[in-house]
Amino acid sequence: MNLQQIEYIVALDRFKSFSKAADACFITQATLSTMVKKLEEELDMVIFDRKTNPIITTDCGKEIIDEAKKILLHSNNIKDLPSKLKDKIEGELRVAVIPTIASNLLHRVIPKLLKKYPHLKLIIQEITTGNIINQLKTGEIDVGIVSTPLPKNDFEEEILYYEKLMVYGKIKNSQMKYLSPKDIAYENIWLLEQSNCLSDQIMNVCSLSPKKLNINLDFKPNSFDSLINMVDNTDGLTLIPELYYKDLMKEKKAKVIDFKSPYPVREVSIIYNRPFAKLRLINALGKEIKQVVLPILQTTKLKNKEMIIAKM
Amino acid sequence: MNLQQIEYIVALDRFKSFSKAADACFITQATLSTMVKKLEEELDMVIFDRKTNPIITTDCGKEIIDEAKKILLHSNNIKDLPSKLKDKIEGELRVAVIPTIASNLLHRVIPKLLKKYPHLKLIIQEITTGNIINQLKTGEIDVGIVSTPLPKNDFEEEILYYEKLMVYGKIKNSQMKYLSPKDIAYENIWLLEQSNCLSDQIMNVCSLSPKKLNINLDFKPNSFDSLINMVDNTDGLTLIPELYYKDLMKEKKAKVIDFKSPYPVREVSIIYNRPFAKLRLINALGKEIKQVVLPILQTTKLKNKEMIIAKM
DNA sequence: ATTAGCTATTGATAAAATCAATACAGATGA
DNA sequence: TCATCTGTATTGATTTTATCAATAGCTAAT
Repeated sequence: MNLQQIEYIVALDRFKSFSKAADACFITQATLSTMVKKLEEELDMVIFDRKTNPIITTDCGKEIIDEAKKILLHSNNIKDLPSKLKDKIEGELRVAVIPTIASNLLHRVIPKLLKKYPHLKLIIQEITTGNIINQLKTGEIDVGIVSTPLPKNDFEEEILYYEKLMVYGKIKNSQMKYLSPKDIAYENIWLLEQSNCLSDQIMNVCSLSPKKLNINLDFKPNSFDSLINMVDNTDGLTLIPELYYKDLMKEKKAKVIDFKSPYPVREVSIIYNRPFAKLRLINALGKEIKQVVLPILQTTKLKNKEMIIAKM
Repeated sequence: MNLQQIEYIVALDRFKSFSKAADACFITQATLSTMVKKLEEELDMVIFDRKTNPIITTDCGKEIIDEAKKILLHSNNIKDLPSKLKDKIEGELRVAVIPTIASNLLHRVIPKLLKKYPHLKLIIQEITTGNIINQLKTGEIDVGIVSTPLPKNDFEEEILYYEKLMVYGKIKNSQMKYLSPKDIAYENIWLLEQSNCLSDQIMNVCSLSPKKLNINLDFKPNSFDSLINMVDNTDGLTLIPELYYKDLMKEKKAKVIDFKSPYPVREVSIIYNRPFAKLRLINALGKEIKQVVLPILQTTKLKNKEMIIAKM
């Protein structure tokens, strides 16, 4: 006995015709006939009297149909639960995201999220990790999306995904392959402004020290675009996260070189205070991000040993 | 979503362990893991939080489990219906069967029937078709099992099975093959007593006329055994029904010759008055006979065109 | 660092549902 | 009696699904 057979006999009881019931169930009459017969054999009981036209449900059959309908009712209840719970995702959620995550994550997630949960209102800002922590403490925001691990803190932390750091650009006249982040020299790399946590992570993962700073120009741009434009026109490179790579134009993607395993990655997490009334909303946000991003990230298929998590 | 998945999550909710729940469901832990995951994906909802040990059912999961339990309840109701109805098969059923059917049918059916329905009491007699009809009219018996078609009557009639008529014995020094019943001459055949309906049917199907009677001995025995003994020791033959053949000893089976298609058969039916309180019991009897006999009869696989139904 | 006790994944296999085509049965009308 | 029409049943091939054994992977405890 299975749920389909249950559906079939209820439809058959309703339509009093194998062909019509089969149409209603989107199967062929042959399948319906076979499945009904199978169920009848399993129960050792005739549910339908096919001698007549239209067919009639036997007395025992009627009792079975009654139970069958109840089964379908509860089975539909289960199927409907998810959308019912979606309606409970309502109200305001104040989100803060660090800029290097925001620029390539939000546009993938927010439209879908708002469509999925029509009663949800999002208030989003792009600020630094430090500001996020402060505003979480004061309660000005509900959740933050930052790169972890953070120095010790009291927030709930749920890892959303890991994204690779990849090499953009290369030193002119050099055959350097940058198999490992440690191959990169400080003289060659362009980074975002100092206060940006991604810069810190890159310095760290490449074992670079700002002390070595010894060049004519000290340029720390504020956005990837600015950074990329500079790299394109100079003899240098930078590291970009995987989601940024995904958003690059084709010709720019050609300028990207992947490291060899173990790959340097940054960890992206959602942080918030617990216990917290808006937990359901927060979970919906986190789940949606995972659902959108995990399928397109290469890191999803990597084992822990194949990744080096960038720290600050 | 299917019934098994429902069972699985209910078991998992109960045992709080994939391995233990899997054991309880008589499947491997791998299967349980896969199936639960599948259901969760289909519902787009996490039912179990596997991070903890023991695992815990999520809030949404609990609502699902509630519905799931109801589904299992009703599904069990359906499964139990047959045995509940069996208990309703109770009381006395007065059955009459014609001798040529009784001797090779009842011993196959009655023991099983009584075992299946412990509250059923059977009162059985072996009498002729005519007596059965009379006793049905007076209400002395509830059902009759006879060979049909009957001359016009007012009883409900349900065909139970067809059984072949086969040639037993052969004329000494003859290579006659009896491919068709019409090949049989009246001089060669031994029959049961005149009042027996099988004799009439055989006369009919072989196109024999009693007028031709023109031999020294007129012997009309009362039982097949008597008939067979006579055939064995004389230069003649008789026709026996398929179920009698089934009950023959091996060496006697060797004396049986099958006709070619279309085969002469006799139709065996259950007859009773309707509307009738004991209908449920009657149906149980008819169903049991079919269940026992149809699988062993060659006629079950024959098409209508391949059979010649013996008439009276 | 190692182990013990979990769940998840993988690749192969067995079982089941499904379909298209066709057979078969009963009713209806010439 | 013979076609024809309108149902359901059966058959053989195909696809889908559930299942398993083996093993990977994770977490917590020692």
